[in-house]
Amino acid sequence: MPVTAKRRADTRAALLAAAERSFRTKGYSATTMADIAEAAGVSRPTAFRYFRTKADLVFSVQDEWQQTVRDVAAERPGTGWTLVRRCCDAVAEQIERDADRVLAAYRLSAEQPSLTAAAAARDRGWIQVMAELLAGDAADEPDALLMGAAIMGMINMAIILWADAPGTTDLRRTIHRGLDLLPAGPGSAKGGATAWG
Amino acid sequence: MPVTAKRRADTRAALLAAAERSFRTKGYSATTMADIAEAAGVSRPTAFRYFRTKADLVFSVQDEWQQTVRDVAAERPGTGWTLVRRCCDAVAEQIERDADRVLAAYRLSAEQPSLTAAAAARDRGWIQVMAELLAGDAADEPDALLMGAAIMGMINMAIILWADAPGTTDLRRTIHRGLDLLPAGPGSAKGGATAWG
DNA sequence: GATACACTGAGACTCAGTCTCAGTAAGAGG
DNA sequence: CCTCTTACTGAGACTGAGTCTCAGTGTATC
Repeated sequence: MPVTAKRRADTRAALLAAAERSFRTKGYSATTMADIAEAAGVSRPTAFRYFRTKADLVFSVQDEWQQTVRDVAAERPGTGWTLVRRCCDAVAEQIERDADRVLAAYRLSAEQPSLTAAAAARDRGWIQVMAELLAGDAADEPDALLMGAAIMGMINMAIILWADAPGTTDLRRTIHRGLDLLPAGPGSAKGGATAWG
Repeated sequence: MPVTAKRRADTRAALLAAAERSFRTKGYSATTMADIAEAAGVSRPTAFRYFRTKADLVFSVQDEWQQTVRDVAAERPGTGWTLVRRCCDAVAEQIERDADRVLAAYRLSAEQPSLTAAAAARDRGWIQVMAELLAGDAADEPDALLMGAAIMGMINMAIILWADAPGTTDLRRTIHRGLDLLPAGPGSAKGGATAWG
């Protein structure tokens, strides 16, 4: 690993650590980017070079989820509900393993409207991912997008429910329940058959 | 109508009109609240008293939708998918009637990430509304919230698709199609029967 | 060892959003 | 018709997010 790349990685990690610490102790809105930058030993503009917005410091966890989905999807190519389920499982597992960070992020976003907004802004990308898992090359068809959006809405709510009742709610089971409420299999779509079985 | 109330309504309308005009001609980010306030003949702080954020000026259309849903829901009490469909119809009709304003709002939010976020921040409220339409008093049950969130995700996507292809896409039909993809009726839920039929 | 390049700090700037304070006009009551 | 309360407003200052420019410094390349 080249020196520059390593230093970049270190700086990024330092910013994340400083942010997490300060958000936890002082709260999100009371923490300024200047605070975080100083604690991480960089200048304020540099902090913005690493994280475009303050909210990105909270939701950087999600970056790893996208990678997980890509890995699972690449592992055994194919499309449809089965693939969606497998990816949901993988991400849910990852979330529960990393529960502390994720919980902190979602607690923050519950009390901070601007963070709710920022979290949702990432969904457009996730919807596309879901539509591709479902329909493959046909991901841009209205049906796939409609269903992808529905799935993402459901998953977000599952995470919220899980974050609201930590310890008592099983995230993976909640997501499965949600997928069951949706027509997560062949033969249950009434308005017209789809090829996602 | 008392004088005060009328003046408030006038000021609100003036702010909306000024904002719409300026967003259209100068663009969203190039328009400052000071511009809007000046054009509407009020001070900047007063503009913020009427609209808590700049984004609220864009999405104020949705306020009327909530009222429509409340009206339809009150008209004939009851719950379940039928009610959801009726409310969706009413709102879709209202949206298509008011197409210009809605299209402008969604075009803006497509090109402005911060607006995407703001739009999504309103969804939390809409999910609650949907869950109540579906399940009535049981709206806080996980099942209702999961499905409410799925419906809202789907509807948002339907609006996006409609806004992307104006004239060629029928919003009401797209939403119906989305509801059909979801188990919009009794007997199609696989993971367990619900009382929303 | 010289050169091109990427990253950085410093500092100024714009604008959203909040707050305080004082002025003013509407509405209630005599 | 006059007073008093109440609600709305303008003025102006303030904080902090996010952007930009510029110059300096350290790495990678030849």
